[in-house]
Amino acid sequence: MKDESQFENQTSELPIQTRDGEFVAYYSRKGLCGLDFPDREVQQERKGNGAEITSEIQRWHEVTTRALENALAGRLVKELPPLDLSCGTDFQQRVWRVLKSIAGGKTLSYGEVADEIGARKAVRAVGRACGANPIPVLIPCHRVLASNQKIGGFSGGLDWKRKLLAREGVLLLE
DNA sequence: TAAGTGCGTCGTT
DNA sequence: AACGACGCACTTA
Repeated sequence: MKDESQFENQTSELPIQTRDGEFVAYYSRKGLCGLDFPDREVQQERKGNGAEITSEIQRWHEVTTRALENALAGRLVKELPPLDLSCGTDFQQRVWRVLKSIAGGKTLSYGEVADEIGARKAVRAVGRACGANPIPVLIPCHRVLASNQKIGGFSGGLDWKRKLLAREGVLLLE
């Protein structure tokens, strides 16, 4: 599944104040590797372990902060920091790559995502992979709906999913 | 139509 | 071996 060296496993965490509360970003040596919603229990394994906050990470964090502000406002995200998705399996990373390609205001169904990665029938597995997305909002798993524009699920809570989609102008059925 | 049931399918635990 | 952030076919009312 994963095979990270101790070195790569080091992560630092930095807060991001937004109008929706304080998010927390996690960085590995390779890039942004996690993002938590406000008021969320910090997962043990992803929690920053006191790694040094390098100037490189500070630069990434500025990019992340801008990206998050834009995303939360439903605006176009122009730039993302490097992402470290090495915590995911091959399958999950393929799914997340598709999610990144969904433009703001657009949506795909779980089935369409499965199609994109050439695993048409792995629909439910795609749902699981979405739920395992370590960087919600910036990797827009909220833009994946069930068929017929129904909302589907969201690990961060359906309220967030509805809010994010509404700000992008996506109409839901329900 | 709308709402409910059953089941295939497959990555993950 | 069991469980989903699904999707479809197929009842019912």
